[in-house]
Amino acid sequence: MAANFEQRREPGRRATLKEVAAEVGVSPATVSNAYNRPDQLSSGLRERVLEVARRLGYPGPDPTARSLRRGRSGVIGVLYADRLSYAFEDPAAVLFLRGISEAAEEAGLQLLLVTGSLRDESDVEAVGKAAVDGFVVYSMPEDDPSVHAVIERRVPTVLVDQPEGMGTPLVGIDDRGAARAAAEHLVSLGHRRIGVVSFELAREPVGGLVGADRQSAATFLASGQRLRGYAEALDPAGIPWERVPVYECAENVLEEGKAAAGVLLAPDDRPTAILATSDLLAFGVTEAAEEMGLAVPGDLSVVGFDDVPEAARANPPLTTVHQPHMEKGLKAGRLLVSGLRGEDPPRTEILPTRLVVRGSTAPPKTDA
Amino acid sequence: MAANFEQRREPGRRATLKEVAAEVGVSPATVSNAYNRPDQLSSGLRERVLEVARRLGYPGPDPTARSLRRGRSGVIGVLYADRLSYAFEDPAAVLFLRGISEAAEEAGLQLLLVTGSLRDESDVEAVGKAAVDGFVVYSMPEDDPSVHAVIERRVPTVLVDQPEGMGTPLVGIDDRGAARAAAEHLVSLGHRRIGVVSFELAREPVGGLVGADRQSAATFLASGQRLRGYAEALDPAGIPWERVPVYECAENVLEEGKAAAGVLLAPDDRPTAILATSDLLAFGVTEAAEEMGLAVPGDLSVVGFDDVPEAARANPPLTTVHQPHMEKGLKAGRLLVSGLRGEDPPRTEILPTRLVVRGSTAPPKTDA
DNA sequence: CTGAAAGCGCTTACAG
DNA sequence: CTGAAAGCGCTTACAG
Repeated sequence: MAANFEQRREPGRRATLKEVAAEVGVSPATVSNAYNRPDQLSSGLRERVLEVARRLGYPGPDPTARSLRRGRSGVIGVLYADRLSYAFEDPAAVLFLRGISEAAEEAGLQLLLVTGSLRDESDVEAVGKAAVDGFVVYSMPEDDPSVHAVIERRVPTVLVDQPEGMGTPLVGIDDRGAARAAAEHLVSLGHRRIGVVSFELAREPVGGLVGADRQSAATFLASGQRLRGYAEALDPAGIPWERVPVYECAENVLEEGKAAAGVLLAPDDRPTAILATSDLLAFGVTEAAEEMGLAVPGDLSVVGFDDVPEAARANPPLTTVHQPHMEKGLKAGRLLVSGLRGEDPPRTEILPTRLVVRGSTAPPKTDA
Repeated sequence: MAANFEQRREPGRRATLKEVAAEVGVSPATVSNAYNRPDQLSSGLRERVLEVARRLGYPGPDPTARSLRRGRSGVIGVLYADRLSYAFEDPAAVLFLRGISEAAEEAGLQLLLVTGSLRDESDVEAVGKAAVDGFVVYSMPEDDPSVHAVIERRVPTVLVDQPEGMGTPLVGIDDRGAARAAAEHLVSLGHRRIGVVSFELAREPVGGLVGADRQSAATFLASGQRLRGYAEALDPAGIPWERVPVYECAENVLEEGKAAAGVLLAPDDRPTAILATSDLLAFGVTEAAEEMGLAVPGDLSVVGFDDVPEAARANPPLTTVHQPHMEKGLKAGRLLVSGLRGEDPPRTEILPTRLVVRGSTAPPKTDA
């Protein structure tokens, strides 16, 4: 390919604004004006400049140089943990990014995807390398060095699903309350033996059953808070949280949910219900259950979290906590835009959630 | 927000590399080396530099300045028509971008989303403003000024689902052949009255029934080729293409498919089958049919194109043309990366498709 | 309506 | 192991 691109270039390299200016016989300022301030020069001269630019193969002012000079890039960065492709894998993330991209478009900004350092220390660099005017930080562990790096950059930033306290606008939901409602639903159906499947609790996730220590050390706000919410519903119902098995998945993907179910559903006194901190994990649990010959909800009730579009279409339709992913993205994006404009947006926006009861939950078969 | 960010800044602005250098008492080159070439200075000095940087709130070398100086940004741009959020709306696009993002990650590059000028002339600027090292151009109309702008930039570029001939690597499928297979399937089932629902044929889509002129003027490669493929199957079967109603949707969304079905299914001699150029449109057709009291496939057979994940889960499961969206993205991304490295990647990669027959097609009820 | 000058913040040979 | 110098490509007051 190099060969081809070289071929199409003027010997060696592209024309610059200065060269166009020289060819036309005007100053660089005038060429710059031809592109950026058409009213600053006669339309005849402007035509001449543009014509020469065309002839020389000058594609217009270099965006990087322009950004450096102007002090802004017209790009907003979205930082999230995990692989870059996660933005296109988790349906909840897809919706969230759809919202952000709408806000970006409204403001005429471009969108840069940046990944954090969940798995690889070296990824911290990504934040430093991102030429953006501001960041939306999406559901990162609070101790992630990338988050710190963003704050260090001192650019407008909006945190999403993160703890408060960095003096930065925040968009989120009441994870704890929503989780409590999910657990209360199971309790009210009569379930007493309940298992929990969670996505990552912190960087370097464990992948297996985890005890109280690990749980209370959770740095992923969403998982930590959701576990607390579950506990707040189960403890008062006489289901001691210490005896509730909690499986931490290494990643928020269906396969991990299956693996978790494999462990949780193995013992003789298997749970009659499982609380999953995401729909993706819940789908995995359901799949595993069916492969084990357990009917959902007949033998096992499953509750998810997120209400991704697939939840309603699943078989059985998934009982889950609805949260407005797209609106979250839209709000976060607009807050960032407003920050970029130098306005002072609201500190914190907590969006509403609601439990959506569908076909994946029912009273337990035997009240053993 | 401004207020807050200002507060956290050193009075007025961030520290620069030069200021760190001055404070430490070394040259800017040494500070630069502390970040970029740790082996070029004693670890003691490096520590000192980093410590001062921390104290001064210097977040490391400015990415824009670094890009300008180095001549590369570490970012690849993905250009597509439509709104920015389209990347997170069409499941086929989501899969495609997942593939690209994997390739980007492999190479340690970041991903910038850039939209073309399908609906708004002013969007051409987006390409000029994008500080990227190369572009993947995804399914744009061949006459789109943005595509031209990309070529003008003279940076490594990979075209996807576009016509050949710009001297640039290309990734695509055999749209015509795949569409032919879809139409042949309906013919072999015995259908004689067939309608077609297509997404945009060109910029400024029509939104309504379109004749031969508009069809042959299609600048969206995929739609033009797919219509040709349909024609190639129907004509020889004694179903004259001129009499096949073709509805052009204004956008590739479910709602437009419904609107199209509303028109196509209205007449007395309504079609017994509909060919849609995307699954999204096919879903709309199915939905409209059901609302009209027509059973799929009993009263109406529907064939899609894309085989998005939802196609298999739909009710009834959708007969459609499978194409490897994610692989397309991965291939395109890797070709671009290889171009960025100065290698000479293969010119053209045509990926395989196959017709997947599911429950949305059946023989027509009456062979009227 | 046009130009000369300064400078955005950095990196890279090169010389020592 | 460290520094002086040049320059990446542009835009913006400012002066005329």
